Amino acid sequence: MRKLPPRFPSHHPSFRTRFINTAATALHQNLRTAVPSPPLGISSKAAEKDLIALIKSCTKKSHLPQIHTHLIRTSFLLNPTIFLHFLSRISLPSPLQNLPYGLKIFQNYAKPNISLYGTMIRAHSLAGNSAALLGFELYKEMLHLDISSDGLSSSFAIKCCVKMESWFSGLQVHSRILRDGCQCDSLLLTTLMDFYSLNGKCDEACKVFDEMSHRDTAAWNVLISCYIRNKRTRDALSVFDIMEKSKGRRPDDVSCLLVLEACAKLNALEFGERVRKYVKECGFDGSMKISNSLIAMYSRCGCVEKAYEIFESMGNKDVVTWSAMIGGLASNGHGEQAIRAFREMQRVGVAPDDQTCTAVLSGCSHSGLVNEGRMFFNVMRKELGIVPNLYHYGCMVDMTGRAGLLDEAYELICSMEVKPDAAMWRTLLGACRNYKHAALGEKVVEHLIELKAQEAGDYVLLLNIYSSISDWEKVSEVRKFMREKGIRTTPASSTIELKGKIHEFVADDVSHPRKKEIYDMLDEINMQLKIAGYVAEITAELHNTCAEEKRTTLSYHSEKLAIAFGILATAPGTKIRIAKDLRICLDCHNFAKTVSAVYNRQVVIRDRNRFHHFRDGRCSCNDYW
DNA sequence: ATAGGGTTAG
Repeated sequence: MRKLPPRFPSHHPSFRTRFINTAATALHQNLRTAVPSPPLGISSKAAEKDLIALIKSCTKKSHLPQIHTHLIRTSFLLNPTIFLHFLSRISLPSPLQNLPYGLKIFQNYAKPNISLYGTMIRAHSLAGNSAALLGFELYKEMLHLDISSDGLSSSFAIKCCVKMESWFSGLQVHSRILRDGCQCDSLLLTTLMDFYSLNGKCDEACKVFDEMSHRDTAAWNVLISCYIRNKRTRDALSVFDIMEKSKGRRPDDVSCLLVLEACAKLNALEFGERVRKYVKECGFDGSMKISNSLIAMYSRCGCVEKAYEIFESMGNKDVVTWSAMIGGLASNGHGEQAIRAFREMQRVGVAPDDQTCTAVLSGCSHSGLVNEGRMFFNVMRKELGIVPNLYHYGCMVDMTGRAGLLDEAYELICSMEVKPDAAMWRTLLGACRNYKHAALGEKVVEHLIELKAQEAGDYVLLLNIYSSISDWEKVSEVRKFMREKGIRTTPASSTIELKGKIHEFVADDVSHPRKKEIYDMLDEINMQLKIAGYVAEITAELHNTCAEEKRTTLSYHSEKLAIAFGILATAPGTKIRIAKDLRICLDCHNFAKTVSAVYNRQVVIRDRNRFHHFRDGRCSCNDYW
């Protein structure tokens, strides 16, 4: 008996495939013919599936109206699932996105449900600031229609509030969440934590975290990122500690990324190495993001060699990898090597971006390569087509300012097409101090006042200028002004890591448990340094007081306390690594130089983002700043 | 099996 060819029932997959193929071909050929109807006899569930596949396979904007017509003709547009898919396709970010179109058909839809609202709110939260405003309106409209919010729609609404930068709207959403009873949704609460964190409300974010009944890894990660963002970096490390020790929630790759950033900020090399070990144990070490942040961590802890090891071991290197490496070389004082690395990057065909350029320019400024920097600045604009931003200009101002070309720096700021910010003026003010240029310094402070951005530190720099040229009248004038306005200086702080623990000092600090020993050690060091011929650099201090008094005030700068503690706790021949949030002063620079010789320690001080490597009485950079 | 989803490198 002859075998009959098999007959496919109409719901058989091959029918569906054929339908989708015909439809897709019709679309691809951009024919005026309408999309064919699904074959008769296909169950509606199967037809639904086909249509979803069709919508998903569509890649051309011009095909959307055809699908739309088809959906109307076959009445499938009334099917909520189909409608949602179609709406998502045209509203959410993709090459097909057409948000106004999406909004229009959404508004024409008879009975939008919570999912449809959620999708629209999400689409608006992703589309930009003015769209976010509309998204929040949709959320309110939804509540007005007595559709009570669910976890997802509320979290999208919070995203809108973040984009809108509307703190008050976010609070409204939070109170609504409490009313509608979504307090158990950990995703929603994580979004809420991030909202508080982004608004600088660390305590509120922690409160949400504490009250969560179920905390998953993402929630813990947001807590870490919250601590980092809100200057509680050391607490971020503690969170990692807790996570690592707990049996349930182990840190994932994102936790590691965040904590490595914290280590970089804190100069916490030992902790960073611990994270590296953990990363390896978990098998995250193949991740490009992880390797990139390890490069940054090592660089920011002053260990370019180790950063380079990681860099070398990587099979694939992207822009971020190269920029991190170039930036690391730059901040550690290897300007020429940074430029060489940049050329190598171009040679192997990785396209540089704006942050790569920032790294190269900062290398030029840190290593005093003024001509190279100027040349590169032009190349960047003309050949790479990168429009200079505030950071690029900042490097140029810093570079010319360090070289003493103060007027050129001032001219540059005035000629920028972007509005200078306070940091830019502050860079120039620092240069004015270094070159004792009082007239320009005054001008710069006026610009800062105009921006309403003047800080205590700015007046201190101005004071430094006046005292360096012995204009004591002006010094007391500024001091009086500061006293009357109640402008108080925030003390600088220095951190030092010992056995994986971070110790923090501020000037005249008495809070450390070993303060007696530290101050004794400082006295001893001062004695030793006197014998070695060290004389305190007194012009750096501002008071017009007798020389003896000046010397005592200078003695307890935070970095000196940290150095004293470092010598106390380490053996000769070791490396002491200190990070400081403000610029190191000339006196402390000399102090570190002499200490490195007398006490046989390598001292590495990072002030803001630049390194000073002290060894055998010398510093890697010729001038102190 | 049930749409839309939180944290993330220079």
